[in-house]
Formats: sequence, structure tokens, C-alpha cells
Amino acid sequence: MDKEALGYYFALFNEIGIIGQLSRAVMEAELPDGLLASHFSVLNHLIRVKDGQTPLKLATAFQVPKTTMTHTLTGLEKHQLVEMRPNPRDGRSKCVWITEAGVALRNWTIEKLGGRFQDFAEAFPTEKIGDIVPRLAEMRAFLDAARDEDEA
Amino acid sequence: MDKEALGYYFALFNEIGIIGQLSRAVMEAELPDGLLASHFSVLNHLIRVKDGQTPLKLATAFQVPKTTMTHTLTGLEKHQLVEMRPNPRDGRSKCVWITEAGVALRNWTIEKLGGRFQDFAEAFPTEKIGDIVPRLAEMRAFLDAARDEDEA
DNA sequence: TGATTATAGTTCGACATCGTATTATTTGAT
DNA sequence: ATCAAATAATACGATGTCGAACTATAATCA
Repeated sequence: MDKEALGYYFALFNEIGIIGQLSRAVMEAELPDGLLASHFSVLNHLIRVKDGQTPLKLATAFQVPKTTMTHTLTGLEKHQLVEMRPNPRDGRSKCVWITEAGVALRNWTIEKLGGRFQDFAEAFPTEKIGDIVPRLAEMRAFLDAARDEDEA
Repeated sequence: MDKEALGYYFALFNEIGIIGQLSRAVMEAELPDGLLASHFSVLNHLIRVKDGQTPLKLATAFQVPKTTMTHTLTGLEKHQLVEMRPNPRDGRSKCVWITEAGVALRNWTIEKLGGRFQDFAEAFPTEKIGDIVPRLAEMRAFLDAARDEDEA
């Protein structure tokens, strides 16, 4: 690969890394003490996709190690935002259910973030950003697949 | 902001977050034990931009707290990849210089990552990705500016 | 000049992340 | 039916990240 192309990819991942860092900070500024972006993301996933999933399913969905998901779920449980019940189909496993409080917190946070995104949305209206999300999704899917190959 | 737009921005930052996570993992798989993406990024910056900068300058460049940069630089110093010398213009400060070994490691890592990016580059040639980097850079700059406003 | 304030870097403590080892249960082979 | 291998979740230890407090030096101002 020529130097220019290489520099291009470095720049790409560098920008992505820093934006991820900054956007996480924005989100965490809106969350109650003791809750991080990882917590919110799980709550949001439980609603957007569905709840009752196993911790392992969530771990793979977020591309984090099982132990990290255990830790995150413990935090959510401590705040009574999710409930862990035994998995009726597998004695080793559990199912994660979001609570009323969890739903409320998720919706409230989305509301607040909507306000926080106002300026950003003006600077980058969805029309202007255009197809950037699906293209990023493609890259994500590609990297996911590559990672799975390594594991195999 | 309407629900659809909000979901769009969530998706955007979600994709960015996971890509950042996955690309970091790819990079760290190529680095020697004890060295992380943060270490490499600093080395690369010292070459791409210039060395002899202060830790604080580097911290703001990477949007990390001073204490994190101290930690990263300590690690680099321990591996003798950078040298910290007093700042002749300010007795409180230091200057960070990359060593021969640092340059060598950076170049060697870039070489290896080039190979690692082969598949990715085929799937996403620079022509195809097009203007995505400058657009991400815009977003990054915007978020940077917003962050600075908060601090002020 | 002397005193106050600001700044560069580090230390320390809290905690999130993650790899390894462990436990409990299930699956699969004989 | 039994035993071995695989799997879900957790416990534990190591380490990266980051905020608050601290130290040393510089800048500002009276």
C-alpha cells in the first residue's frame, strides 16, 4: 500500500477515535452520577431491539468481552434499571429485562441529548451528512467479520 | 428534534464508537506487549507533526486529560521510545523528543498495519470512501469547539 | 520588589475495561 | 447412563483513564 493511502486510513481511524471519545463525554455529561455511556447504550439496546436477551448476546452485540458486560449489567442492576432473571431455557444463563425505571431513564436521557444535539444538528443536518451512517455501518460490519475470522 | 433525526445521530455515534473500538483492537494486536494504541498515536504524532512539544500540547492535541498523557509518556519513556528533557523556555515544563528506537518502532508498526489494512483497503478504496475523512474532521472540530465553550 | 494568581506536570484515588482462571450447567460421544 | 468437551456467567488481578489535590515555576500586578 502506498504511503498516501496508508496515511488516509490512519487519518480515518484517528478522527473516528477522537469523535467517539468526545461524543461519549457529551453523553456521560447528561447521565446521572455513576452511569456511563456503556450503561445507557445497553438500556437503549434493550428497548430498540428487545429485552430478555442473555448477557452474552449483549456482549457480542456491543463487541465487548463477557466480563465487561457482566460489570456493566451489575451496575445497571444496582441502580434497578434492569432485572436479571434465570434463563428458563438454560440453567447456566440469565435474561436481562429492563425495568420501568430503566425505560424512564432512557427516555429522559434521550430527551436531554436531543437538546444537546441541537447545535450539532444545525451544523450537520441529516441531509448534509447523507449516506455517512450506512457507509460507516459497512465498515463496522467488515471489521466485525474480520475479527470473527481471527477468532476462528 | 424529531425522533427520526435523533435516532440518526444515535446511530452515527454508535457506529463511530464501535469502529473506534475495533480499529484500536486491530492496532494493538500489532504492537509489542505493553504498548497501546495511545502510545503509537503519540509516536506517530511526534513524527508527523514534530517532536520537542510539551506534554500539555500533546494532551490537547489528543483531547485527553493531562494526567492521561503523563501516564502514556511515562510508558513510552520506560521503553526508551521518547526522551523527556526540560523545556528551556519554561522551568515548569518539559519537551518530548522521539528516540531512534521510537522512530524505528513507529515505522515498523506502520509497515505491519499496512499489511493488516490490505483487505480493508480493497473493500474500501480511498476513492470509494471519498470525502468521508474531511467530513469527519469537520465533526471533530465542531465537537472540539463545543467542548472548549463548556470549559470557558 | 513582593504577593497573588495562573499554569505545567505529577501524585493519588476511584473505577472501567479486559484477560485468565473458576464454577455450574449443558451438549455430545460412547 | 457416563464421562468428556463446550459453554454461560462470574471472580480475580492487572492496567488504562480520569478527576482532585499537590508542587514547582511563571506571570501579573500592586
